[in-house]
Amino acid sequence: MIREDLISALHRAAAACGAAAPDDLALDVPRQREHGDWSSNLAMRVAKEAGRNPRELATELVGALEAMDLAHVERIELAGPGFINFHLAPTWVHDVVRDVVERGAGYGAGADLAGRRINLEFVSANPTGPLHAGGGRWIAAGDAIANLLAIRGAEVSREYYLNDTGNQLNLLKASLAARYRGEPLPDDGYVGDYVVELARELRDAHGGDLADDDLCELGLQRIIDGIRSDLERIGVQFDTWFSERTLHERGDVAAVLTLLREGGETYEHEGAEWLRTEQHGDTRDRVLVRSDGTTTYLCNDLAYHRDKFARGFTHLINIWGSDHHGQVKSLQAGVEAVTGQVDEPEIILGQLVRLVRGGEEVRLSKRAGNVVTLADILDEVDGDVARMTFLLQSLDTKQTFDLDVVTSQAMDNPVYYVQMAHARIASIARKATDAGVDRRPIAEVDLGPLRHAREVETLRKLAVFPDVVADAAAERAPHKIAHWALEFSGLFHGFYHDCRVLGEDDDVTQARLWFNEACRIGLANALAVLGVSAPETMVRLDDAGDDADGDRGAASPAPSGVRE
RNA sequence: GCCCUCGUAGCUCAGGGGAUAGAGCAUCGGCCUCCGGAGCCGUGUGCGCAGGUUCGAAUCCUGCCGAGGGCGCCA
Repeated sequence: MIREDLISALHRAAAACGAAAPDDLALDVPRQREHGDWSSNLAMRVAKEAGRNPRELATELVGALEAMDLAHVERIELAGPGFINFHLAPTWVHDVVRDVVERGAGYGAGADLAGRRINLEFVSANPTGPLHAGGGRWIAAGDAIANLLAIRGAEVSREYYLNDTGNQLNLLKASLAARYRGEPLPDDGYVGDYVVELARELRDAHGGDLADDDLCELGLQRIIDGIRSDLERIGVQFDTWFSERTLHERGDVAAVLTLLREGGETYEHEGAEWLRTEQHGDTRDRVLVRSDGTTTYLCNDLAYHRDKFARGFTHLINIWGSDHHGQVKSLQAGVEAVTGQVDEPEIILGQLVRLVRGGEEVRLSKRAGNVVTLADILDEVDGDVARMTFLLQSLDTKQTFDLDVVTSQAMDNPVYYVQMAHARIASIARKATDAGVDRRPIAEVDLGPLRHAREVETLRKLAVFPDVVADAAAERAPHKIAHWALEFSGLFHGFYHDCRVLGEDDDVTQARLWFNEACRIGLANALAVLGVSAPETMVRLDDAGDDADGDRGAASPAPSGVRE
């Protein structure tokens, strides 16, 4: 591919000029088209340490590059303070088509994470109630990040940690028992309607004589089933559901305590047992065993993370809401004390979702009826819409999830813009087949006719997809894929508007059929990373009302507006 | 008080050392004998403020202002 060729050429040119090019040599697509197809700041990067004037060095580099007679390169210019700009013949994008088609579903894949066994823990909401709407962000992001890591070669395991013991669960038990027996809720009890409903369901199914423990177990199971159901609806499959109880039952918690005590990492103070986390970078020491003898969340979590390493993972990643950022140092310090592993687990912090309905923020009030669950959202929009909405924004930005916009105006949702592009691509291929126009083997097809500005621009964007994937994976930033998909779809819609595939001269049709196929691959791969379906057809807006259950096939996302 | 994250167009957000800062929505105005108009094209006095580092800062550093979050033997 052209990018690798140019980078390689730059390295050779640098060597020829007596300068060493850095490993992370920048080769970018300039914002201004006049600045060429690709641009490098190599001269400016190395001028200082080489003791050279940037423009002078760049002149020399350009000379060396010109002497290489590089494929597709029409002109190399020195510009501005020392940029080296490559102007390519439009033919370079033809190689992009061939490359994409050849790689197929593997286009965008890489091996930079090969050999890594990564455990990605996300969601992990306490099983004391249904998943909150805001939790959808962690679900969508976690699944997409897992896909990103996998596509770059890592072996990724998605894990859900069930905190099925401890204070929160006791509180659930007390709350459930109170509702079940019609007694007043305990202080700080769970006031949500779901507890009332749960109590009623359990009474209906098992009568009114359940003991508190049984009540709690049955309720817990129902809540977990509900969480699983929500995750299924949004299309996320976890590899492992890890129960905190097993840590206690197997003696893992006791074992980690013994380990730490033997290592001299703990001490007694005011009746509690503390871990010297400050020695490992925390702001202060933390309690492992309370004065009542119970272990803290941190203590249990250390046993948990020790277990993850014991299962053979080489790297651990947790996705947390930013409201937990205060625990990052403590956990990492503790894990270092337990395992010796530094900077583990990696914590991806995401800003919380701000829910807005009717122009007003839906506060996470403890008052019943004010909690918006993920299931509520999925009742109104399909999983693709929810996912795309969550994924469009950087995890660093607190997200405003406007329920009115996402639900009642679902037609404007960017996900349909992207899916429509994919459906159009599929439609063109279908029409070609119906018309008896067969796509000849790409090796026999001259892609020369692909020189329309729409085609070239679309292929330029397609060409950077692997770079975007690599960057998104390294940054744990799935929104970059969402934005690429959006931009790419826009370019394809532009092509579709201005260019026709069928009904043109045969050589044009053949070239464009392959262009179309390359676009399909790129878009499908991007959607696969996002976990959003790539439909062959869309349900027509004007058909949706009276024929929502038509024969369009399961792949067709039903516009949410169909439902009242 | 200390710590973390974030302040970019009317709104929601990209861009996070490179050359003239972008998109969607909204506004206003164009485009349908056409592979599906859920489309295309045009329309923009914006990087919170002040210093600093650099050949170059929206981007990195410091301070201030503003928003959110965190500072438990809760999770």
